Amino acid sequence: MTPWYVLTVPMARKTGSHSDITGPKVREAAMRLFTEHGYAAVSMRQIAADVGVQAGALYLYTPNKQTLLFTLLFEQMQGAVEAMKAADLKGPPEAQLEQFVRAHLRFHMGGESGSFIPYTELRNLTPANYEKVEVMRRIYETALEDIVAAGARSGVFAVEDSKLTTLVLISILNGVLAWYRPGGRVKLDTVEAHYVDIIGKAVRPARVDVPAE
Amino acid sequence: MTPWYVLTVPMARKTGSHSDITGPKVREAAMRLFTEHGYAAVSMRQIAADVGVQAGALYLYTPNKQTLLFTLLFEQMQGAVEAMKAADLKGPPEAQLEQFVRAHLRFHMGGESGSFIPYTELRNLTPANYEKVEVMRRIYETALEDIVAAGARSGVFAVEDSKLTTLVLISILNGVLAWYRPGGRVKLDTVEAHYVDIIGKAVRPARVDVPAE
DNA sequence: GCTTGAACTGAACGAGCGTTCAGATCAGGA
DNA sequence: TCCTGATCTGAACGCTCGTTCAGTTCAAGC
Repeated sequence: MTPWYVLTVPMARKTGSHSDITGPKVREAAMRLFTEHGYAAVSMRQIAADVGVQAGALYLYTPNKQTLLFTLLFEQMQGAVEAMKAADLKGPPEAQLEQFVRAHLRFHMGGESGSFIPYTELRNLTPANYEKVEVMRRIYETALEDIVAAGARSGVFAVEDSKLTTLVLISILNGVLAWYRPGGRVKLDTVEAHYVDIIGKAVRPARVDVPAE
Repeated sequence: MTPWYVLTVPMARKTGSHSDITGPKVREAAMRLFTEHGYAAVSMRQIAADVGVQAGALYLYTPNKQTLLFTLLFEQMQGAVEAMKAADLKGPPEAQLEQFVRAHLRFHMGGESGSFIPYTELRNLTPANYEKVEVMRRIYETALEDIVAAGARSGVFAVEDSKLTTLVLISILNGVLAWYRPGGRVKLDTVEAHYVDIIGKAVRPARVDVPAE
């Protein structure tokens, strides 16, 4: 029997807690915190606190912190590729580019979660993990490059270097998370329209000014 | 004995004096490492090792790690504002925009150091330090916004929301460091030409297709 | 040659890190 | 009702972190 003067503060498991609930919670918390503060600046204890659990419990859902980041990044990249394939790009390059832009923005900005981990965090992956994510990224960016190259060939795009232009387009598309906040002043539809407009114009030949008479 | 009225400016050690060597070295190492790996992922010991001293010696040149980041970011932002003012923007909005784009890219990508700390690292500043850097950033971005707004007013730019467009332009400009590497395949001049072209087209009205006869 | 002081070392500090694990808890099957 | 196993706690582990500081080094100035 524990004497009255010993403070026994028991408690281990919360009633009603299940892995089906905590698992996703861990992933969401990690995603949000990594996005906001960066991988290196976020501790496992912070993630745990956000979930409402002790740090040790996280290891029921991930073997370690690195794998947590890897899984999130890989699945995100995989999701982007799938979203792009599901968009079923067709028609002339101009139309395909518009579809790609819309699919990209909707996938990356559309979820209720509203956040996705910037590609800057790729630098925090081990080389082996980086390589796996890179494979997915290559597939994704090659799809865009093919559209750009096709447009350049047919002449509807004024593009000298398809590879360079693709890099710039990707950086423009991803740059959206430098300023866009879901629920903010600007609606997603507006963003989409803006980027379709800007990227379309950027890639097409310049306007020919009609000389004044 | 030196008379009281003579200002004795203590001379820096000449041979063997390292403070005027180590000082800049610390800043360069910190800048490079923060840029490459991010503030949180870089330890003072790593910076020291890069410089070639022990960690304790760094504190002769900075009161702490936070101040090191703050100083670098603040001076960088200050430099951008000065570079923009030195560019002496004039002429019609189109010309001013081109000058701004060129000045921005040359300042941020041009140095031999070749690196600059991405604005993402602003999140690692204390609120007080963040506010100081933010003041500079506001000056810089307002200058761009004024150009965009002037162009929109005069009708040379097809821009609905000057504030939104400015944000997008800034993100496009900064996006360059997602892929550009000094000394890489693409030369700075090419990048400059590309961005002047893309941003110019993005902001001007769309091309009016001449119907085929 | 001696003194001075700037530049730096090397060892230490408490705090926090990622990770492990024995033990506590409790829903649900037997 | 009891047992089992999934779920989680709480306390540790060795390590690295930012930072401090007494002591060492040595060129410069007298």
